[in-house]
Order: sequence, then structure tokens, then C-alpha cells
Amino acid sequence: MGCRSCDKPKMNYRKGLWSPEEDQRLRDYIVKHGLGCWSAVPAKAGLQRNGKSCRLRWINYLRPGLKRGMFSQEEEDIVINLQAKLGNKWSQIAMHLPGRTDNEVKNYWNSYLKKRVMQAQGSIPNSLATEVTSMSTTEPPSLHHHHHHHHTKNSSGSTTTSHDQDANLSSGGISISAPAPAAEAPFDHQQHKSFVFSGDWMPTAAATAGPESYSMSAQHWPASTASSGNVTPSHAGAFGDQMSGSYGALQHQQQQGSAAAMAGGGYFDLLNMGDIYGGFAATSDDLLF
DNA sequence: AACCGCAACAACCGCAAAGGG
DNA sequence: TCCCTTTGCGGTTGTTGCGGT
Repeated sequence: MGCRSCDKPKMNYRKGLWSPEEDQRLRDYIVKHGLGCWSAVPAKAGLQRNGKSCRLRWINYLRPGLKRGMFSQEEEDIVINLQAKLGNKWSQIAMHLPGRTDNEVKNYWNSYLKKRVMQAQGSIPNSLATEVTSMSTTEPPSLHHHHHHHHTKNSSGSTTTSHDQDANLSSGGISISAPAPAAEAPFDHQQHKSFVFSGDWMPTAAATAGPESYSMSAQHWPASTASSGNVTPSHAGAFGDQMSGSYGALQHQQQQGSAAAMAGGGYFDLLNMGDIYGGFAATSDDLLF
């Protein structure tokens, strides 16, 4: 783990929100070189951030396979269920939610679910988490994805093609219609909230970044995920948070006609995939692709 | 139109674990 | 075995936008 070669003098790192340029630099670097020593990334990528910040940005925002938008009822149930079982083990909970990050799960819990569960426990004093869960699933499906947020910042539903296959977990099986393709939206810190993500930078970058741009094709992804859009819990568990992504929206974007922007190969070969996802390829039969 | 409060989410901070030298 | 660095995790804070007044 130690990375002595990465040693460098202390410097004043930039803080706060990431600019599109910074995102682009980080993307470019990781796409070209894969994941390695995070502390070395800022210098090599030309970023005035610390490695920690770069890592967080990649994991929570730039990493391919992320699902943006509101939580489905199914996801919500899983969070409630697992939080009751595991406590605030957000990374473990996120493993069961393909495309969701621990940070996202944590935020969703803190901003919404916690209140709802507490409310339920207040009205039903001895209620257990399972009861809370069943309560939540009794709501009319038509109301889901609207009542959660008083504001409609996240107007997108995600293309929830993935399902947690753990028998212990509930599965609502609610499908959500997808919003307009991401490629039509400029990369913007506000607008990004409203489209299905899953590497939404890929077509956007390809369309806007000029000669230095790159693109990705679904064929570069593990077949089990690229073809189905699913990452099973066993996958997620094996890879940890780094591989908890669902690539459903990637597929979706292609189906939506973004294939032209995505096609053409690029730097993103299987070798880099292995690097990016932490060297999983050699250890799991599930990953023969 | 301006202000305020709230909700959502991005990002930071601190700590602990992991791992190499 | 110890020390040091990196990584990962969870708690917390900061920022932004929306709705209400």
C-alpha cells in the first residue's frame, strides 16, 4: 500500500466543488492510466487537489456505472432493511445497491429515510424495521418517486434494470421511465443531477472534448454487466464498493441513440478495466469476459 | 423582487485499517 | 516489529436551489 515514490511536498490543495475541467483531467488520467496510487494522481493529472479528494470524486461521481437520480422503492426498502440489520455500514449497504455509492446511500438516509423511519417508529412504538419496510411497500406505486422529495431537484428516475437478488431482501420490481439522454445536457453541476448518470460523461466528453476525447463501448465492459445491465450482489460483494455499479444506463444510452457517440473504441480496454476496478479480473470466475 | 428556511447533495475531516519498507 | 503512508469509511459541514412568505 505504501507508495513512497509518490511522496511530495505539502501544498495548498484546492477545495470545494469540482469544475468540469478538473473532472475532465481526472477522467482523462484514470482512463489512460487506470487506478493506482491516489496520492500521485493529482500531480500526474495536473490537479491541485489532494489524492483523497480525487478518489472521492471518482468514486462518488465520475466512476462509470453510477446510477443517479432518485432511489426506487426497491432500493429504498433495501436501505431500510439493511440499515436495520447492519447499522450505519454505508459501504456494506451500498454493495447491495448497484450503481449507488456509500455517500449517496448515507445522504439519502440522513436526508430522508431516517426521518421516515423515525416517524414510523413514533407512530408505531414497537415497530421493527421490517414493519417499516412493509409499510413503505404498501404505498401506491404511482406515488413513489414523487413523494420522497419535497423538491423535485432530482427529476430523473434511474433505469433500474438491476435487482438485488438476495433472497433476504425485498424486491419491488418497479420500473421507472428514463429521462432524456444525458448527451443532450451540457455538463453542469446543477444539470448533472437530473439525468441518468452511469458514466454520463462518456458520450458528453466524446461529443465535446475534441481531439483529446475518448469514448467507450459497452463491449469493453464485463459481459455479465454490459449485456444485462446488472451487477449481482455477489459481484458487488466480491468487488466491494468499487464494483457496485450497474451499467444499465450505459446500455440505455446506446439504445437511445447515443451509440454513435459511444462507438469507436478508445483507451478503455480490458486492461484498464482491471486496473480501474482494483484488479478483480484475476480472482473471480464471474468475471471471465 | 427580496428574503428566509428547508431539503438535497457534494465534499471535507478525522479516524482506523491495511500494507510496504 | 515498528513506522509511515495510503486507502476506506462514517460523521459532519458547506453549498446550492427551490418554495413559501
